[in-house]
Amino acid sequence: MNMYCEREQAHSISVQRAKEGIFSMVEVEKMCKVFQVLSEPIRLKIILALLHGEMCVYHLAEVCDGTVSGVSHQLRILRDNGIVRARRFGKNVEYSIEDVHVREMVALAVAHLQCEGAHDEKNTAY
Amino acid sequence: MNMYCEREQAHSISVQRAKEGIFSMVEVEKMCKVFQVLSEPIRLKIILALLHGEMCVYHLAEVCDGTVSGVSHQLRILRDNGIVRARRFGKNVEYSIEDVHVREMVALAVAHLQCEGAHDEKNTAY
DNA sequence: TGAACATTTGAATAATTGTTCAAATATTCA
DNA sequence: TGAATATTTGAACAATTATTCAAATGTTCA
Repeated sequence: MNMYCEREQAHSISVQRAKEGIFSMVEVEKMCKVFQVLSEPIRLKIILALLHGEMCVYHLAEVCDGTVSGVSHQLRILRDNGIVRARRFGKNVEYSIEDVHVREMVALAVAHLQCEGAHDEKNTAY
Repeated sequence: MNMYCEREQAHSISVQRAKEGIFSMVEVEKMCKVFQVLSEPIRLKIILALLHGEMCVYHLAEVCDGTVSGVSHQLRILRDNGIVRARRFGKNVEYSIEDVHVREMVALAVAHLQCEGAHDEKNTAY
């Protein structure tokens, strides 16, 4: 019968659907990359700041409470991943949000922050 | 005048709003944590699989093409962050998605995957 | 209770990555 | 052109983290 767990039959439906809807490794990595970019405090701060309008590097460093160099390094990563756009304006470089989905993702994270209550106690209740 | 860049005045609006709407470090880190959890291929695969229904560890390892031990390690992280729920069922432990926002976030990532075109060329056009 | 199955855990290793500092590049203006 | 300003870059260091294997725990059933 090739059974593994007791609920093999119930699971087999989920398993089969999951196998059918499987993404390629390349696709999974692309999705992960977006999350990875948003998973660093400084980078998220940069995006949260840019939600209010475009800014140059110095101001981003000021608002995000970081060094100019550090912020610039992270801006490169954001640029390379198509999250922000860079635009020369005289001596300055103006940054703004390029990706539409990122706005929504960050909005979800903010919502998540608000309605999140007490999942601090370890969820070992099984 | 304390001017930094040429567009100081234009920026000052964004800067001020950004400063007003600033999140505490704790809040930023909480948001980042959610993204960080989703930023690892195996963990994202686990969630993508669980979107189709609950499953036990062995099946998750099978679907996600990983080792049972490795998947279990990642499931702990997902559990500790309130993303998935664990439930004993005989010898097995059934996992399912606990967090509502995660579903939407992953859905956004999938959407992002589809409509994403050619931002592969380095965005150094400034 | 003991054997078999299912899952978790800990420790060790290896790889990835953020931060810092100094130097390089780009732009404007006198 | 040269000085001043703004940003980027590279290299080195430190810290975080996924993976692996072996051992431990929890559960059922004979």
